[in-house]
Parts: sequence; C-alpha cells; structure tokens
Amino acid sequence: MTLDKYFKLYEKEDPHYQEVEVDINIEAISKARSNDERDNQRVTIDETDVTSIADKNIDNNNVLMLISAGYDANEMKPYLIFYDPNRDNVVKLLDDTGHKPYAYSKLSPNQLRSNDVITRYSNKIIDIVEEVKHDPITDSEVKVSKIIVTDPLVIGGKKDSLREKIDLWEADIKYYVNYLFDQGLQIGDYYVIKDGKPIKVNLNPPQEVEKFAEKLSSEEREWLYRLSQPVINLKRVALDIEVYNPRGVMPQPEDPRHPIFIISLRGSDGLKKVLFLDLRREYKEDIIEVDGYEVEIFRNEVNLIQRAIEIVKNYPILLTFNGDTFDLPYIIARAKFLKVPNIEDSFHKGRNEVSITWGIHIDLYKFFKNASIKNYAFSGAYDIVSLDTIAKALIGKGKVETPEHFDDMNTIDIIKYALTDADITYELTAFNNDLVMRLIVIIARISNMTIDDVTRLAVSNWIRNRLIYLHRRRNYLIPRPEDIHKKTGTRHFQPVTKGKKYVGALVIDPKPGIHFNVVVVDFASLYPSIMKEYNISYETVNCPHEQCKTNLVPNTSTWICRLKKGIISEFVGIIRDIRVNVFKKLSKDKSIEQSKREFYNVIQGALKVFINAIYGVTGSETFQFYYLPSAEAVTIYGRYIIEQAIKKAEKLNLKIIYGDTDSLFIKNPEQKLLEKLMEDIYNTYRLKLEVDKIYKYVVLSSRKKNYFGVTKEGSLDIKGLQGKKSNTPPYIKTIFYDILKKLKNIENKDDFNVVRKEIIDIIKNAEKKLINREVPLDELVISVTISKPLEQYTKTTPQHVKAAKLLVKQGRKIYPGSVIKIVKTRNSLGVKPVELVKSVSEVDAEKYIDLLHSTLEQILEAMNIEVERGRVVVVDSKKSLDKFFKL
DNA sequence: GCGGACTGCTTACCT
DNA sequence: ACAGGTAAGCAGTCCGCG
Repeated sequence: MTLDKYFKLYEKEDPHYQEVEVDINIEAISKARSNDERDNQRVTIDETDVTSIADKNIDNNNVLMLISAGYDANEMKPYLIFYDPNRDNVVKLLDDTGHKPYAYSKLSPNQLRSNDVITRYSNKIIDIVEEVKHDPITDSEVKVSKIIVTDPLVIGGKKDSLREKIDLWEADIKYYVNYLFDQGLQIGDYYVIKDGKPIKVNLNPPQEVEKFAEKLSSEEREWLYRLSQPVINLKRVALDIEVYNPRGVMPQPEDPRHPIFIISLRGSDGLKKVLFLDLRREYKEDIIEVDGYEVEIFRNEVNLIQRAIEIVKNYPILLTFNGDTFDLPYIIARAKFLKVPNIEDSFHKGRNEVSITWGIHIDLYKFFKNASIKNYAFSGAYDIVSLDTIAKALIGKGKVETPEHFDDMNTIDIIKYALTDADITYELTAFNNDLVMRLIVIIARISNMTIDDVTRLAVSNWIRNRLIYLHRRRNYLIPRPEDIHKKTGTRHFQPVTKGKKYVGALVIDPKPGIHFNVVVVDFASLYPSIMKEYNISYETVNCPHEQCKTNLVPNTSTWICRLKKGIISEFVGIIRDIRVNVFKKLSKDKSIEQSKREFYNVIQGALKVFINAIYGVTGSETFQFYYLPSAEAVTIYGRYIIEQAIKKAEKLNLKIIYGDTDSLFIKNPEQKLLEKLMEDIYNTYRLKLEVDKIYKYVVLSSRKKNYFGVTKEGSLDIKGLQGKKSNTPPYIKTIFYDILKKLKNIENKDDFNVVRKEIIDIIKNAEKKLINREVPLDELVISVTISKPLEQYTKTTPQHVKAAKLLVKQGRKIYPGSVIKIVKTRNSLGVKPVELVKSVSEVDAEKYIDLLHSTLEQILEAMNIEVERGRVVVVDSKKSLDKFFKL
C-alpha cells in the first residue's frame, strides 16, 4: 500500500482539514520554556572581558552583541537587535532618540518648500534643514538640504516616493542602515543598554593582540580591537521539513495542499528532535527514538506545526537550507491552509526572504551560494551548491541516499533521511569551532551590515555598506552612480577580450617544454597593493586639482590625486595591512592556543575576501562606486609593473619562461640575481615581489594558463589542463591522473623509458576498453552546468541543453545551476542524458577516443609523445629524451 | 547537398 | 549581481564545388 492512499484517508478523517480550533497559546509556552532554560545558559565571554566592563563603571553587566536592525512599521521607529549571551535570546530595542528618515537635495530649503512634489507630501515632511557636506568629486564643501520625513516610504520604495520625483542624494540607503550609521553603531560590537540607549563596551583585547596595537595608526588600531573581540556562541536550531508529495509532484509553497509530515530539528544545545506525522498509522507510541533523535509521533498536522514553532522559539537563530524559498514559505502557506492561527506572529514573508519575529533566520543556501564564500572562504571546495555537496566537502558527510519517492521507503528510513538534513544543516555552522557562525559575524563587523543582510547579499553590497559608513564618518556626501559617471576620463586601451569593458592582465607566452628548477615569484596581492600605493579610488582618479594632472598612470592621460587620500584606497590599504601584519601572523603563531589561532585565521580569511573583491567591484557597473578609469588604472599599473619586472629580469640575465598577471616563472635562477631583482623592484615601485614556490620541474605547452609541475616538496600542481576540468568524463580523468602519477616519479632517463612504455600501455588499453564498450556508463558522463533558464538559450543549442530538454520532456525540472550528465551517443542528436541511455551499446566510442586523445595531448605534447588513432608514437624519441633531461 | 573555414556561443578554468 | 584573459568544443553560417 502506498502513502498516497493513506494520504487520502487522512484528508477525509482529519477534522482539522475542515476547521481548526487551537487552544494552545504558543507565545505563552515559548516564554515559559525560555524562562525554564535561562539558568542553564552561561555567559560565553571571557572573564577578562567582564572585568573591563566593570572598569567602565556600568551598572548593568548585561553585555549584548549588536547583530541586526530593522524598521518597525507599526511603531514607525527603527530598532536594534542584540544577542544576549546570558539568556541566549535576542533583545529588541526600539529607538527613543526620535531619529527620522531623510535624504538630501541640492535645492535650497526655500526652493524645496515651494516645490510641488514636496508640498504634496507636506504632512509627512517634518523639517527641511540646511547642512554642509563635503563633495568628494569636486573636493569642495556643498550646501545640501536634509529633508526629514515621518516614513521611509516617503523617501523611496513606492512609485510616487520622493526619490522617483526629484533629485535626491543618499535616498537609496535602507532606513535602518542610516539609523545604525548615524548613531555610530557597529554590528558585531558589544553594548550595554542604559536608560534605553546602547552604550558601547570596549573589551580588553587579548594580550597577543595588544602587542600589535602600538605600532598601528589609530584607524588600524580600531580595526584591530573591533575584529579581535570574541564572537559569542549563538544558540541556534536547524529546521528542515518534509512534505508528502504524490509521485511526480514537487511540493511548492504556492500549492500547499500536501501535508508537512516531518519537521526535523537540531539545536546547538544538543537538541535532536523529529516531529513525525504518522500518516501510515503505524505507531501506538507517542515517542520513539531513531539514531539518537527523539521522534515525537503526531496524528494531527496542526499540532505538529504548532509544536515545531513552540520549540524553535527557544532559539534566537533559526537555520535552514533553502528556508527563504521553500521550508518557511511552505510552513506559512500550509499553516494558513490549515487555519493555524496567528502564524504572522512568528514569520514574516518578504519578497526574497522570510524573517522570524523572535530572532534571526539564516538561510545557509544563500550564504554558501555566495561566490565569495564559495571561492575565497572555502577555496571552491564545493562547486554545486546543494546541501549534499557542501556537507560532503566541508564536514565529510552527505545526505542519506534515497529512492525517488517516499512511498518506496519504510518509515524509519524516511525519518533517518529527514533528520540527516537538519543534522548536517546545523553541522555546517558548527564544524571547526563554529567557523561559519564566526565567519558571518566577522563579515558583519567588516561590512557593518546586519547578520540577515550579510547572509543574503553579495560581496559588492558588503563593500558598499562599509564605504557608505566611511563616507558618513568623513562627512562626505555620498555620490550617486551618475555623479561618478559624469566625471571626465576615458578608457585608454582596447580590451584583449571581445565584449569586455577595459583591458585586464598580461599573460606571458609560455616557452613549451620541460623546465627543471623553476622559481615562481609573484607580487603579493598585486591589485590591492596598487590601489593602496597609488591612491586609486573613484574620487582620486581624475581628481579636480590642476596640480595633480601631471601625476599620470603610465601610458595614459589618467591622473591621480596627490592631495587627498582616496576613500577606497585607504580602506583596502588598512584592511590589507591589518591582515598581513597582524591577523595572518596571529593565525600562524604556534605560541597561541589552537582555538584562538583558528579564530584569527577566520578573521584573516574574511579580510582576504574583501581585499580580493575590492578591485573587481570598482570595475562592475552595478557597484555604487563604479568608475571605469579607476579600474583601468589598476590593471594598467599591473601590466606596467610586471613588464618592468620582466625588463629588469632580462637585464639580469634571468630566463623567464612564463607569467600570468602577477607572477614570473624563472628558469634555474642564480639566488643572488633573484634577490637583486626583488630588491630593485621593491625600491622602485614599493611593491613586494616574493618567491611563491619552486618547481622541481614544470611542463609547459604553448597554451597559456595550462601547465603542470612537481614542487620541491614533491606535490603535483595541475593548472587548467583539460583532464582536471569538471566536465571531463571520469574515465578519461582517471587515465589522465594515472599518467601524471607515473610522470611524477621520474628522476632519471631509465625511469623515463620504463614510464614511457607504461604510459603507452595505459593509453592503448584505454582505447581498447572504449572500443569493446567495457567502460560503464557512469564513467563516461560529461557533467555540464545549465547556467540560465533553458528558454534563454536562443543563439545556439549546446549539447547539454539538448539533453536537458529531453529530461524536461520526462517531467524533470531543470533550473540554472542544474548539472546535466550527458553521454555521447550515436543517435541523431549525438548526445543523451545518462538517465535515458539504456545500454553501453548506444555510446559513441569514437568520440570518447577523440576526447581521450585531446585531453592527454596537453601533457604528452611537451614530451614529444603523440597520440593518434589506434597508436601512440614517440616522435623523435632521442631528441625528446635529451630535451627532457637537458638540465 | 556537403565539407572546410570561419565566427560566435558556452563552459570552465587562471590570476 | 566582483574583474579580465584563455582554451576547448560545438553550433551555425558562408562559400566553393562541374
């Protein structure tokens, strides 16, 4: 019997399907519960920190961390959200200073008062006052009128808001952000609340941090202290729901007809609970245990939902994976469908997110999908963003493998499947001493952005937010994008790549062959260093001062300010210095205990994310402070400096065999000459050239960004080669790595002869297996990502799109980000999704042999081994051997 | 009608 | 919803070809 039938039965029998009456006061229960639990929770701030609070003579010792802010539309006031480590809950503090929404106009107050648009809003305009701000673009003082209003919607957010009708400045900053910044508040800092006002608590920094303080500028010291503040443990619970869906139906919040039959919960306090709706009527017990989880059995879905809400309200942080788009919207929709009362008292559904009333909701899917988090924080450890792949990559465990449908599973397996999801969702925030939670808080500190926004917005927004704060501090009028675009200045070079806006980095033509003893030198964070050293920022590039116009970027007519420090240049400079000079050192200092070292490592890693992204965002049209000449100035300086380094190296008779952007590969250099080069470069350009690594040997072809090498330490470095790419079939990948493994061990000519024979055997054997169709289908799949909605492939239809369309015909949903596994087949399309291939006889073996050859060619070419149809040839073997062992 | 030369599109990589 | 530079495979087009 299938669940399907039970479901119908349930639908008829369950009285709550008709009319729901609930006599539980969820609020009261959750309050009672949190009172009970209070005493069990301890302060997690170090003893020393508490002492420093006493030093400040603050009577209330209740130290809170500021984690969020918002606007209460009913009260018409902004509020702050603090985390209370004593009670493990959040405290909402409504503003009592009378702060109001505002924006700036360049019209005078009188002009504004007679303006039609303004008069229409007169009942909502509190005041118009003149202020003097500094305009960074003209480097002069400007008079502006601050229009103070009753409601943020008067400024923006509606069709007839002021910013749609008249020229306004600073009108696209969210009101609670304005509020935070105007009060000088910073997310992630500690406060006590006295007389309804937040008062900053300065914690005593740990000894190892204090050591650095005296050498730093005051701004750097502020960063040092703020970032090194401890991050308290945040009490949290992961939630995951399972919806019973009939076969072939994907549950969607828009269609909440299907029951939520499991809600699994995993808390940072050890909570392991599954709420299970016994659709199959299998259990007489109220509670059973599965895998250490307490499973509460429900016969009624409303009770189950209410119980879940009751439990999660004990946790100020709610974790989900896709909770913004699925779990929470479904709970809301289903609760409304079942007429569960007062669901709005718990959840607010926004356009792109769901917030909770008792704390903060973090959707980990959004956070891990963030390109900066993926690539910089976790160095691309996962490429597909799913709970399974991320968990496997980061915590070494994935989801439970399941059949396609719950009906094909027994109940215990369904429960195990469900609890695993909540379990790994929580674990993703807990591994390595809560690394992810700490990372989120540190990013919030660097960007001064609320925890909610940090986890949902991308790096350009993080950077924008901090820069807005810095503008406020300097009393700068924040320019609108169009103000920056109106500045003079043009592009100087045609970009190398079609469709790009400006020229980028220089890549040196590689010298093909096998090169022994290769030293790779590179400029440490070249672009950020250029921005710092050459004062590059939107307002300093092509600045308004006559006397700066001679300070030219090489080979251009772009000039750079000599008089004022650029705001972006200063920001990147400070965080670069504090990372390199302090937090990187702390993270490597063996005299510091490991957990602290890990914390410093998180800080330096978070700083790196910002440092690496800042140049990029200045060249991105969607960034508020986008200015093409400033982005171009960075890359042109980069090209200039690497070119000067090459010239200097050549003068010293150093042999450069390759280089990319900020690196030079130098063949068998004399130590003295190398040192001379690095010294000269630093003295001339104030940029550090350092030894990055040394290769025992490196194998280059004529292709740029494609090589492999064995380092002095014996590890194999593979860059860009086809065999490394994710879309190479596993079978070919294996052979590629088998051959590289053989090459790695070569020490002399005799080894080579043996290895050469082995390589030839490997290739011939692989071809034979392909022709005889002995390779299983799984080994032949080519995984390709769908990058946009299928209907947007209008110009061409690539093979993976053709295959995806076949899957759609089968009822499969394909989204951007879906990975299609295709197999080259001998049908008219030349390709099929692996799911639709019935047997290996359909495989186009010839295509795979071609693919094998082209993949291997990249590594064998340099050794003069040629692979052709059905044979492997060593071309001019004697010469190739000589070449191989020349040095 | 068919294939080679070519361009453009797409993906995945490097820095 | 951070940049440009590069390789590779394929789609699509044009042109020549008694």
